[in-house]
Amino acid sequence: MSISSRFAVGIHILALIDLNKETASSSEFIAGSVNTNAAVIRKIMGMLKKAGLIEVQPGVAGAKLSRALSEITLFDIYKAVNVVEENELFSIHDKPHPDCVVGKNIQSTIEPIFMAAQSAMEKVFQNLTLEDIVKDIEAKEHIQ
Amino acid sequence: MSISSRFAVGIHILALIDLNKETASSSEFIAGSVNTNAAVIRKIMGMLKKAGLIEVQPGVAGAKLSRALSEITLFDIYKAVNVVEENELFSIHDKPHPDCVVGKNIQSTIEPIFMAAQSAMEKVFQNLTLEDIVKDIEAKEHIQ
DNA sequence: TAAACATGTAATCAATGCAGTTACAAGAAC
DNA sequence: GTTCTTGTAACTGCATTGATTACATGTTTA
Repeated sequence: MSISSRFAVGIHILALIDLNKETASSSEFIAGSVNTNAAVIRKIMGMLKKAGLIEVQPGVAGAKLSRALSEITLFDIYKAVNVVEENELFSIHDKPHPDCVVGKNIQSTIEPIFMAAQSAMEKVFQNLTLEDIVKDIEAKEHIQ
Repeated sequence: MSISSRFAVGIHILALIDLNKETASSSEFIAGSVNTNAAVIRKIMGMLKKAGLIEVQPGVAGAKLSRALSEITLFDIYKAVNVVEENELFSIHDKPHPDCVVGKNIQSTIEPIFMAAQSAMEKVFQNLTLEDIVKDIEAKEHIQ
């Protein structure tokens, strides 16, 4: 099991749009940087657009961020690309036997724990923004 | 995407073995409580055995916990049933274009963040033991 | 206005993982 | 030695992922 790379690609796309501000970032251009097919990029950009993170127009090349770098959290991107459903990171077997002490109670015992674990993971993304990503990339670039 | 229910079932199995101490918990019996096939239970129990959490003997019904309830963390179970590989909860697209500022640096920028998110999630399980689970189930039982 | 280029989206495909099921070898106990 | 158990392997249907092709629709520009 692994969470879809749509999340990583989404971050890549947004960082690239910002760092390539001077020219239009077409889906073809972005696909070259990500190393995948342009249709894959367009699909993910459609999700980012739907979430209000970027502005794109049919027929016109490129996209621009809807908000400042510091106003786009990694959690925003995570939700946009729909890689994990709300409180469904962990699956729980259903219909355990109701006449068994464990079967009767296991779901309500485990659910809040799984929710807490998922929340702890998501909080990491809430505390980071695209600005952190872009600055890190720029810092690495200046060293070389 | 969802993490395999093997984890939830693993917790169920271990709690049941403890709460059903007086009689032998055969794979058939456990399967009834979990509501699945006995072969599925045996497969998961094989993983728990391999991880040193339970003792089972081929041919003899039932299993017993290898350690005290308080000495078995949910993280131990999580690792035992192998639902998420080490530092691979999130997948990252590979071979981004090396001639691009973003492509060149995105992996090393994102990787530590994904690792931190996974660690935050796993820490929740490190801080909980089977004892917490069993006590919660018992508490619910006493209310009813 | 027509050709060239862009996005949006649907359909298809191979690969993978999950969970259920059946089957059976090997061990244990009565 | 019959019966019950665990341990495994093989196969199934199903869902998701990511790549790919194709094409309708919109925009630009020559």
